[in-house]
Amino acid sequence: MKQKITIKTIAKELGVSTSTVSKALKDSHEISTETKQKIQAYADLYNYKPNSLALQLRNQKTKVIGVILPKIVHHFFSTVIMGIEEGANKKGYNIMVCFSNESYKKEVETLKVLSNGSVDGLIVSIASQTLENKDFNHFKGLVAEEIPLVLFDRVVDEILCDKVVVDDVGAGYKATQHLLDNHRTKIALITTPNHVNVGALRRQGYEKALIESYIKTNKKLIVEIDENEDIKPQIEKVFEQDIDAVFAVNEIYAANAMRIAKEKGLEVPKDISIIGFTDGLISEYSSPSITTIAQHGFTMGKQAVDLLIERIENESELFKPKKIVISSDLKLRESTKPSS
Amino acid sequence: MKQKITIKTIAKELGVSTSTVSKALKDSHEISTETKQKIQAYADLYNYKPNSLALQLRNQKTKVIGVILPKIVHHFFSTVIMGIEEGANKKGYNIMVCFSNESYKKEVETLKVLSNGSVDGLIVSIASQTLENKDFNHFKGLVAEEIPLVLFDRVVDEILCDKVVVDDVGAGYKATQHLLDNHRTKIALITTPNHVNVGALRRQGYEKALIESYIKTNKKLIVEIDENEDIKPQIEKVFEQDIDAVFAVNEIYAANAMRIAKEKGLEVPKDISIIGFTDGLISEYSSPSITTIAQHGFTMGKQAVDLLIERIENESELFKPKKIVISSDLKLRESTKPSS
DNA sequence: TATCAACACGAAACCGTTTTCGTTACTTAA
DNA sequence: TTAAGTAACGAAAACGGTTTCGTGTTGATA
Repeated sequence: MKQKITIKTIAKELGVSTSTVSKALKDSHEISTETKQKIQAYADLYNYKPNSLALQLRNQKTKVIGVILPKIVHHFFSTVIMGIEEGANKKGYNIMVCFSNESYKKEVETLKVLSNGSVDGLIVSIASQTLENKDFNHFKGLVAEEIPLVLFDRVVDEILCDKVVVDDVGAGYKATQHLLDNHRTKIALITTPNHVNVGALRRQGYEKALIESYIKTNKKLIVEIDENEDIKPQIEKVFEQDIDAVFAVNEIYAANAMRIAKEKGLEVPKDISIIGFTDGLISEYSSPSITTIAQHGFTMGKQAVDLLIERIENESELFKPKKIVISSDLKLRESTKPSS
Repeated sequence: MKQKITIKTIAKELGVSTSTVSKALKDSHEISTETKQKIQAYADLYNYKPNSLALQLRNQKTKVIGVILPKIVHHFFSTVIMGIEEGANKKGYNIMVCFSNESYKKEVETLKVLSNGSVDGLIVSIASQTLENKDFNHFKGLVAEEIPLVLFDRVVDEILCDKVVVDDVGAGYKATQHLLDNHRTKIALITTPNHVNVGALRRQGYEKALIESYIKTNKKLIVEIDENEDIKPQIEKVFEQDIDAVFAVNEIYAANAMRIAKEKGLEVPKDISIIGFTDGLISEYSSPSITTIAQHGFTMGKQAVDLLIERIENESELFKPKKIVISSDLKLRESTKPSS
C-alpha cells in the first residue's frame, strides 16, 4: 500500500504543528481563516483521510460489531445478517462477520480474537457443538468482561445477556394445530437432536398441541436428524410408519420430506400435508409450495443490533438482561391445502 | 465495558517498566526467568489480552479483509462468503462484510469507510447500479492508493486490479448446447439487463451456441428482467411465444419459469426443458429438480482471498493484474431429462 | 586490578490522532 | 500606563503496544 498522507506530513509540509492541522480540519475557531483554508486545501489536494485505527485507539471504540454465526448457507441466517447490517449501518457501525461452522473450538477462538478490542460488541448464535457439550465458559468470560453481547435464536439461560428469540414453543404449537385443524392426526415430527434447543422447544409446542387434542405422542413418529449423516435416509424411515402429515423444523427437512413423499407415490397435500419452518426460497419455489412458519430473520437481526447498540452506548445504566421474543407467523401455502 | 488490563497496569502493579512486561510476555531472553514467571503469572491471572487496535496501529496492518457484496440472500453470494472466510481464516485474517444493496451510493460510501485503514485489502462484487451508470472512480481511487483489491463475478475492464470470474460465455454456451443436444430449438433466454455484464456474457454464449447450430436468435425469446418490478409477469410474457426450452441466468428466474410452465399445463421436461444458473438449494429441491450451471462460489471466494492475501503480503512485487477464470460445470438434473 | 562481556532491565521513540493547557503578541479598557 | 482579555498557535500527554538503544551491575579474564 502507498504511504498514506497523515496529519504529520501536512504539518511538516506547511510548517505548522499537528495540533493546528487537526483543529483546522475540524474547522476550529482557534485557527485563523487563512491558515484553515491553506490546510484544508492541502488536505483535499492530497486526499487526506484520518486514519481510523488511530481514532479507534484514541476513542476507545471501534464502531464495529462482531457477528458470529454457525453457518450462512441457510436462508434464515442470511436474512438475519441483512437485518443486522442494515440496523448497524444506520447507526454508523460496521459489522465483522465470522462463522463457527457449528464447531465449539472455532467459536472459542473467534470469540477470543474479536474480544481483543476489535469490536464494541457481539451478536452471536451459538454453535450446535457448544450446545451439545454445554460448555459456555467462553461466553461467561465475555459477560464478566462486560463486553456487550446479544445472543439470538440459539440461546441458553446460563449466559446472562440480552437475547432475541422466536417464540419457538408457540410456533411449534401453531404449526401442529394447523395440521390438526386439517384433520391430520398422525403427524410426524422431523427435528434436530435435542441439544439444539430451538428444536427441543418446537417439539414442546408440537407435543402440547397433540395433548390438547387428546392425541398421545408416538415416539416412532419423531426423528432427530443427525446432520453428520446423510439426511434423506433418516427421514425416509419415518415414512415407514402410518402418517398423514409431516412437521419439519426447517425447510431443508421439509423439502426432503416432500421429495420422499412423492417418490412413495403420495400426493401432497391430498394424501399427506407438509409444513416447514423458516420461510425461505425453497419453500416458496418448490411445488407444491410449502406452508411454513416464517421466522422473520430480518426483524430478528434488526432487533438484536438495536439492543446491542443501545447497550454499547448507554453503559452507565445498570445491567438487566432483556429478552425479546419475536412472534412467528404461519405462512399458508399449497402443501397443507385442505382437501375439502 | 470494564476497564481492560493493559501492559501499563501490569508494569505499575509489579514495579517494572512496560518494556520489561512486553518482553516478558514474549518470552524474551533479555528478561530473567524469575521476572518472566512473575509477569506471566500475573497476566494469566488477570486474563491479559493485548489490545489489537494498538498492535494494528503500530504494525500498520489490521489482518482484516473488507468484503462488499451487492446482496446476500442469494445462494451464490453466501457460498462465496464461506469461501472467503475459510481462506482468510486459514491465514489469520478476519473479514468485515458489507452490502451495497446494489446501490451506487452505498458502494461509494462503504468503500470510503473501509479504505480508511480499517482493512488491509478488499474483495468486491460490483453493484448493479454502478454497472449501469458506469462510474468507477471510487474503485480507481482505491487502485491509485494502491490498496489491494480483488473483484469477483461482476467485474469490469476499466478497473486495473486482480479479478476472479467464471467463464460466463462458456457457461452460457454449455447450457444452450445442452438444450440443443436434447433437440430443443426454440430456447427462451431469461436474463438480467445488459449492463449486468455477467448476464451479457452468458447471453453471448447462448447466441454463439445458436449460431453454430444455424438457428437465428429471436429477440422475442429474450427477456431482460427488471428487478425493480415483479419478476413473474415479466417471465410469463415469454411463454406467450412458442418455446420448448428455457435458459435462465439464475435459479430464481429458473424456478419462476418452472412454476409458470406448470401453471400453463406444460410438463417439465417432457414439453419444455428448463436450465438454470447457480447451483443452489432451490434447484436441488424443486420438483422436478432443475439442471443448472454450477458456479463454484466457494472456490471463487477462496481463490479471491488467496489472491488478495498474496497481494497484501508481497507488496514489493511489481504490479501486474491477474485474472482467474473458474470453469463452471453443468449439473444434470430432472428438468432437462431427454424425453427419449 | 583494570577490562570487557553478559545479563537484566529501563527510557524513549514511534504508530496517527485529539485535546488540554500553556504561551506568545496584540488589543482594549481602566 | 498597566492590567486584563483575546486571537492564534504549539507542546505535550494520552490511547496501548513494540523495539531500539542505552545503562548499571555482575562475573570472568588478562
